[in-house]
Amino acid sequence: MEKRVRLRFAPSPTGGLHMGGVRTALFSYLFAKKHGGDFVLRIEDTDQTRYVNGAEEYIINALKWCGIEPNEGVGFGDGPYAPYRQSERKELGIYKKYADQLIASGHAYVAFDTSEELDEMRKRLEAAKVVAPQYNAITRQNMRNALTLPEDEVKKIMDSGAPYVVRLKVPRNEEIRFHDIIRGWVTVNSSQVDDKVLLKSDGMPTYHLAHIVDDIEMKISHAVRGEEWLPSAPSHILIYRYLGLEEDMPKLAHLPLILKPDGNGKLSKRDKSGLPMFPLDWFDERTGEKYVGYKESGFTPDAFINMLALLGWNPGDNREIMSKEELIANFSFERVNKSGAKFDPEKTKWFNQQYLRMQTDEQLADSVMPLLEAKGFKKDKAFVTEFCRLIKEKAHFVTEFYDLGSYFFAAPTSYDEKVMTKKWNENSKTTYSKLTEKLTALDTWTTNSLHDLFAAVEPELGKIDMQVVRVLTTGVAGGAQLFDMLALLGKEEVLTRLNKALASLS
RNA sequence: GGCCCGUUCGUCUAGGGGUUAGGACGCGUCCCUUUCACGGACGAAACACGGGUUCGAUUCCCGUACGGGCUACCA
Repeated sequence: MEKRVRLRFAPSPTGGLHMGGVRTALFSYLFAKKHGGDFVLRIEDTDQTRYVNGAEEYIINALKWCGIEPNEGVGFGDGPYAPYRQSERKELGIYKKYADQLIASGHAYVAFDTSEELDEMRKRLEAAKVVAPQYNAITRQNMRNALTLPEDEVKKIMDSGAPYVVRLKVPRNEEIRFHDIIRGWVTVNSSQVDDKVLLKSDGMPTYHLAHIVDDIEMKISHAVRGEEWLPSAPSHILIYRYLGLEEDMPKLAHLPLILKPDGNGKLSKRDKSGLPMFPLDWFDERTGEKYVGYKESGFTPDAFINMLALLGWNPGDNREIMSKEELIANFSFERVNKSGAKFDPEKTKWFNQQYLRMQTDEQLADSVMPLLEAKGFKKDKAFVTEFCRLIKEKAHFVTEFYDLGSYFFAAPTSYDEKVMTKKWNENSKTTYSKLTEKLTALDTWTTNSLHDLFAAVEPELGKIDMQVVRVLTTGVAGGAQLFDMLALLGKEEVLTRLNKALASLS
């Protein structure tokens, strides 16, 4: 019988959740939902030295904003496999049980080497021109562990309460072959695999042991993670095997990395592209560093998710704008790429623009009004709605609306020099003064009436340059549809601005 | 250095033994427009290289180059 589909997202609370992590969560979520399965949030807080306050809460909030909600786990209601924090699970002795089992079956052993001794060993090996110094089948013979020390001495050290770690006993020369849903078969020789620490001297399990134990106990069907984990997968295969759980192990999927837009390398916490790397604003209280979020930059979660989904995956046809439901319906690991994808800031903006345009003017007004109020402009909903209608075609983000149309809220104090130099001449003042008179006499002030008036007035006044009218009333060379803009501004405001402009120009 | 993974327009990608190698972002030109945009049309732009296999390789295999990841009592 096929196992129930259960995927987990298992971040460690060492900082804000990076967009690469969000994508891993997203792919897991999409797959789980597509197959009617579960999506679990597990917190892997086994490294107490790197624990960051607020990180866990951030992760939960970020997932919520993105709409990638687990139905089980920390912050989302405990399911049948609680607790979901590894530090709490450790207290229950869950990991030690498995480590003991491995020791008992001869596949793991305790080691007493101090970090100084380990350093020495690496230095010694480097000096001897060993290319990859590691604790393995050969080097462990010269270290202080249960394999080299006499049994009674091992017992003595253990009884004395001295610190020890538990290491995986990796065979010296054995082919380890495993299957990855995305990459196919991968083969590594065990001589390349080191004797990984399973249980640290503080009693905490390492990631390698903890995630395996939890994936098994939580009945996880598919383990999805970034490509950076591929090199340690052989160790994991061995652990499953020695635990007698190879049949029950989740299917593996190693996602391609998200790369920097320019140059090379993994996308980092900060990028000079100008776009955020985090879903929400993140403040790292340790370093005092602030990172802006997609949310605060004016992105909609749907656009963010859509963009992320297309980074390394595609539905197999030309669709790009897809709702969460469509993503779920179409997702499969078979269509995930093998190669890393460079993050494209321009395309990311385009995605948000597409979602911006799908919103009604009223919806946009609801988002824009608070932003305007923050700038000190309070206008009624009808005004802001019309404002949004006029501005939205030029914007990528709601956060840009004010800057793109600030002239709707304040009269210009200067006039675009390029346009004026080119188009303003000795006759202009007369022409536009007369135009102002005609406008003053206009009773009905609407887009259409303004349009008609401009047309009607030209035989008498000569050519009216629309861009000059624009600059006179807004100060800038580009902007919203002219007659719509004048109509929204209102007769009184437009005349005031025109008279002010004419007074200051010769 | 070693090991592992990868390589189609600048970028994200489709495709797959015989195609005018398709789409999207960005870029350019034109059309629409009494302004600003949207929009529409068109265009420039790619199979890393070398060997095989084959009637035929961008596609399959092997090398090379290049890129990336890993190489902790971190995840």
